[in-house]
Amino acid sequence: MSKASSLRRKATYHHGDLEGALIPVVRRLLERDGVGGFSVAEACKEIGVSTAAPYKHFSSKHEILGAVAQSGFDDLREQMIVARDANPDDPVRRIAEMGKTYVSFALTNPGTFKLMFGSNPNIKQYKPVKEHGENCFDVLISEVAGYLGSTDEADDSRRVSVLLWTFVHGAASLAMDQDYEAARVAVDTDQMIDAATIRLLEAYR
Amino acid sequence: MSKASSLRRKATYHHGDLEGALIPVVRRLLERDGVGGFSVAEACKEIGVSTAAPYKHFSSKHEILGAVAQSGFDDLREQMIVARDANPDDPVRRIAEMGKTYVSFALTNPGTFKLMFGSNPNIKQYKPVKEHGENCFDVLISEVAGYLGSTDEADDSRRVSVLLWTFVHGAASLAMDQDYEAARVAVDTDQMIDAATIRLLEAYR
DNA sequence: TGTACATCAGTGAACGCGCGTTCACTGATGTAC
DNA sequence: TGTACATCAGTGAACGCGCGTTCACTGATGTAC
Repeated sequence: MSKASSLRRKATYHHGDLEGALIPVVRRLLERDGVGGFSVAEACKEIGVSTAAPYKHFSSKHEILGAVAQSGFDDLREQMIVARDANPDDPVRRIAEMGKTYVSFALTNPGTFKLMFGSNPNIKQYKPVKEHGENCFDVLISEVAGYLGSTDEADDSRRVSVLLWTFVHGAASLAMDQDYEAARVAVDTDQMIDAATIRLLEAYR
Repeated sequence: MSKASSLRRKATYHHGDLEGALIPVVRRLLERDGVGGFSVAEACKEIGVSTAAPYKHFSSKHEILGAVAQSGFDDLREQMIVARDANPDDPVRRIAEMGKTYVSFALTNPGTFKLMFGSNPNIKQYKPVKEHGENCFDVLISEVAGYLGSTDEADDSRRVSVLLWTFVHGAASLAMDQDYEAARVAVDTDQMIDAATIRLLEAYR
């Protein structure tokens, strides 16, 4: 039986692909209730499965969230690559667009984003999660190294990448949590990222 | 009876200053367990008071956390002012030192910091909390306005302040949650803040 | 100075609730023969 | 092709737990007279 039809089929004893179904449902609940408000029981109710069922696939709630964070990093990386490739000519622009995409991902998936980058629960203790996070960062490094004319492994590439990441991560966090209200000005993060990218790229030149 | 002696006195029916004692205890628990892991009951046990006692002073857990966030903003503001005043001569340095203090506050009080700037629970719905947050930002604006030779209310001052805030907030968040590990370079946030401050201050000149 | 009383800040027991996880179980599936 | 059986992915009831909040209450305090 195909995966699609097994998902469509209801009223069967076996779910068919609970592991695969769980991740998007958890993502949705994370967006609705936040990491703190998420419960395994709620996810099970949504899927229509007993609360014990997930433990056939994951050893703990913690591990479920690890898998979800991993899927988040995959999505983020994919979106960054799409943004990068949409701007073939201007290298600064390519980097800036990746930053805007990062912020846009955070605003669209704040619950998942906080899980991915927060430390409660500490999901990075799982090696695969850590690796998927590093893969995201590597997309940025490559681009910066290309711009600087150095290699991915050069410390300069890494340091400039860290500067840029720091800025866009700050923008994502502050925008996500409505903290910019304290500034009492209109904040245009896209425009800020353009301005900051140009200036920070010079830092270790 | 003086406040100090009433705090020292044990085995009394009335605590004496539960409201005042609660905030630092909650701060400490927030650092130990994070916002999500904090419970009113735990704070009461620490203080040696029944779990119902705080409800004589606050209407809900939410409101307790509001008061705690407020005290966090007060501390942060004070520390920023100290950092600023320690560097009377160089205006760029003054601004950079405030940024370093911001990061240092976050690393020393990550639980409180996340409460202050996070949106779960949404503490900014309380006007006084919001105001104390704005007061923090105003310390930065004043300094930036001075540097730019404009007024506190000028949009340029606010926009440049927002750029700087964005950077240091990103540094605070990523350092706090060990996210910089993904970069696989040594990250020196103080040095980064020096570099970024110089360059971002130029942005709207 | 002494007493009556209102007010206040506590108590401790209880409430209803939802949680993560375990358990013995069972129905469905795929495979060996 | 049909049957026996091992394996797997579910069930549903239960566990112990800690939570925020309410309640009727009571001891301590300060004040009016």
